[in-house]
Amino acid sequence: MPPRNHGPYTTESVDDYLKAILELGGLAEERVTSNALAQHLGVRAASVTGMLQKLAAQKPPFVKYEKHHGVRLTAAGKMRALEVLRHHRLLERFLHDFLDYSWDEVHDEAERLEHFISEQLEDRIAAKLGDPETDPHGHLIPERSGALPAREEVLLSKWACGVAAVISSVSDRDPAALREMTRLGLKPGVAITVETGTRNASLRVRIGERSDSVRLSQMLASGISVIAGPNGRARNLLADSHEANQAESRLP
Amino acid sequence: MPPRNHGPYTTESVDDYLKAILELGGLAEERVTSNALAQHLGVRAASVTGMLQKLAAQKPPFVKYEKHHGVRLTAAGKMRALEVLRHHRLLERFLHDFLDYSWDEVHDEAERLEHFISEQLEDRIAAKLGDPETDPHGHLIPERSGALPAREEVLLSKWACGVAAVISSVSDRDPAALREMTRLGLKPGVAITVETGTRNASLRVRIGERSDSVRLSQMLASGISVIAGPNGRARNLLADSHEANQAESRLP
DNA sequence: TTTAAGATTTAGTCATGCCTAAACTTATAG
DNA sequence: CTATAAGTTTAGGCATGACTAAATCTTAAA
Repeated sequence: MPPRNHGPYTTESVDDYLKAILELGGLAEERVTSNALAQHLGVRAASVTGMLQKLAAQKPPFVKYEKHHGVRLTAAGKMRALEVLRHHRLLERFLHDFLDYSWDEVHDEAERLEHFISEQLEDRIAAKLGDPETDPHGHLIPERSGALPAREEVLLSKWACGVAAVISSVSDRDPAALREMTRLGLKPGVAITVETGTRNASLRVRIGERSDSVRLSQMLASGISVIAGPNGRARNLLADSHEANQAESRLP
Repeated sequence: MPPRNHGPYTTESVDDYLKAILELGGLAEERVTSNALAQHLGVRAASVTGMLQKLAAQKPPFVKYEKHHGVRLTAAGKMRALEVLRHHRLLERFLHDFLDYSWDEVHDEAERLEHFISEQLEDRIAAKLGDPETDPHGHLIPERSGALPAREEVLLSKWACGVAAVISSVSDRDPAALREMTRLGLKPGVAITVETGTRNASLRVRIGERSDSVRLSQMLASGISVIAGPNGRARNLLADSHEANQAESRLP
C-alpha cells in the first residue's frame, strides 16, 4: 500500500492561502505581502513564507512569488481561489434560503464546508437555488467559469454626504454587527443617505423610507458597501478610484 | 500567538477510527482487532496500533484498549461514533431527498461532509427532513441522544429458501451494485423470496409483485439485508443468532 | 549616504498520522 | 508440548503545516 501523504497539496490550507491572497490582492491581482497574509490568516509570517514557497513550487504553480516582494496569483491560483469563493457564497445562500440560517450565522458554517463540497454538490446547490447572483450579504457569487463581474462599491464610511446610495453588500465577518444591521433595517438593496458624518465619530444617516435619521457608528459604516443610488447616476465625490478599488477588493 | 496543534485530537481521523470500531464491533460493542481495523480503514496495522493507543490515552478515553486483544468503545467513544454515523445518514437522506442525488451517489459525499457539519446544521437538516428514521439505503439513523434501535436483520444470502422476507437495508458501499439493484427494483420495503440458492453460486429470487423469478449474484445478495416478511411471523431458519448479530453489526 | 526600524526569510523544532521493517505475542497444528 | 503461522507491537522515518529565534533584506529618515 503506497503512502498517502506524498501527493500534491490537497489540504484546506492551500485553499485558505489562495483565498486570502485573492481577498487581499483583489481582482486586480496586486501583490500581497507575507505579513499581510500572516495577519489575515492568524498565522506567523514565517509560516506564510514556507507555504508561499510551496505554492510557487506546485506544478502548475498557484502563485508567482518573489522574495521580499510578496506574491501574486497565477491563472491557476486565481481559478482555484474563485472556486473556493464560489463554494463559500453558494453555501451561505443555501444555508440562508433553505436551512433557515440567519445571515449572521452562515459565515462560519460556510467557511468550514467550502473546502469539502464536490463539484457535483456545488452544481446541485446552485441548481436548487436557481443560480443565484449574490450571497445573503450581497456579495457576487463567481460563476463556475470563474467569471466575477466587477462592481464599483464604496464603503459607506467614505461615501459623500447627501448623495443617494444603495447598499450593495455588507461584511459577513462580524455576527454582532450583522444583527445590529438587521435591527436597523440595513441590508443589500436598501437606500441610504449620509446626512452628516466625520471620519472618526459616527455618521447620521437616513435609511430607506424612514422619515427620521439614525446614528451609525464608524465601525458599522465600515462594514457596509454602497453603490450609486436609485435616483439616477449620482457619482461618489469622496472616493477616488483607488479607494473604490480597495473597497471592491475587500472580498469577504 | 499560541501554537494550534497542541490541542486535543480534533481530526477526522479520530472519527474514522471510532466509526470503524462501531461498524466492526457492532452495537454489542464486541472487541475489534487492529488487523480488522487496518483492513477496514485501508491503513497498515502498525498505524492502527498507534492511533488506538492515542485514543485510549484521551481524557476521557474513547476506547478501552488491551494490547493483543483489540479495543472496545467507551461510552464517550460510542457516543462520538454514533454522532458521526447520524451525520452520515442524515446527510445521505438530505442529499437524496433535497439535492437530487441518486442513492448510489450519496455515500462518498456524505463520507466527506460528515466530519465537518456543526450540530446546528445537523439539527436544521433533521428538521427540514422531518426527523427521518432511515437513510436512503434503509439504515436506521441514530437519534441525537445516541439511541439506535436494534433490528434483527439477516443477509439475504443467509436467508432460508421459501421464507417471505422484506428488504430492510442495502449496503451503500458499492455504487455499481446499487445501480443494479435499482434496475431490479430492489430497495428497502420490497418483498423478496429466495426460491433456490447455494452459498457459492447465485440465488433465484422472486421480487415484489413480479410473476417471474430473477437470478441474483451472491455478491449482490450479500449487500442486501432482510427482515421477516409481510406474511406474518416467519422466522429465518438458516441464520443463527450469531449470524444475525453479524448482519446487524455490518453498519454501512 | 548611511543606518536603524521594520519586514521577510532561514534554520531548527514539534505534533499528527501515515509508512516499512523487524521484533514480539498468541494461537493452532503436529 | 513444542513449532510455525498469524496477528500485533515497537522502532525509526517522512510529509505537512504550524511554531520560535536569529539572520538578512528593504526602506525611509537623519
